[in-house]
Amino acid sequence: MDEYEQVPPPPPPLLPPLPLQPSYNIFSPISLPSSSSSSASLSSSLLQQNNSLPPLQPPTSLLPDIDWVSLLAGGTAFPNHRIPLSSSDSSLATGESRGAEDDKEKSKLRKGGGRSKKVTRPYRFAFQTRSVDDILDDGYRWRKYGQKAVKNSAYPRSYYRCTHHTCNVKKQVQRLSKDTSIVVTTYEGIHNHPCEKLMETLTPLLKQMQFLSRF
DNA sequence: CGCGTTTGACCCGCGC
DNA sequence: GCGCGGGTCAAACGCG
Repeated sequence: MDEYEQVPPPPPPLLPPLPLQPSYNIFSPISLPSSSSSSASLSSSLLQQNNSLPPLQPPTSLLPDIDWVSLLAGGTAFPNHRIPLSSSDSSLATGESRGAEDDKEKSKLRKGGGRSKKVTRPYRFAFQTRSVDDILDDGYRWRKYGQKAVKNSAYPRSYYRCTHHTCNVKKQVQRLSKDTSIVVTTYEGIHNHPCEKLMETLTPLLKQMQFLSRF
């Protein structure tokens, strides 16, 4: 198989950071260009979009249009912000389009990174936050696997992967050089497991609600 | 000791 | 074909 087939739509985009910590503010999700041919163009387009943003307002809104029911059910939190990626996106494969077998195959074939085949990324989802911290607590556990200097930026881009064994979700975190208070986070792939931290947070509340609802 | 981070090397796609 | 930039690997290291 030389290429992955076009991923049929539905799997929802990634869950955005949940408001577990009030130390950051979330802006509107960024629509990623579906026709971008490389992640480099993605990055530059992100920056361009940031450049065209209106002056940052004192952030008042948090998560836009969150479907919490779907979110808790493992679905999307942003039903209106699905961003399918085209098959012309030639860089790494993530999410459901790449499995453990492919990882093994790739590790056999080569040492180090890079992409071996044309693949389709099911979804990529980016948004900006204003935060002093680069790492947002979105309820999932991430392991950093790389960091690269970004051209025309004083700040490096960090690469993270979900630590869940069967989950191939990745995210990139980069601080804007033009406005160092803004962090751009790009998620790739779809979590195939529940958000442990979210469940930890909500379980006591749900139990309490159930208890109170009996009266 | 397990888990996460750091960091240099490697690989790939793309533009020229 | 070559160089560049981006993405990934994996050994070494740090920390609790």
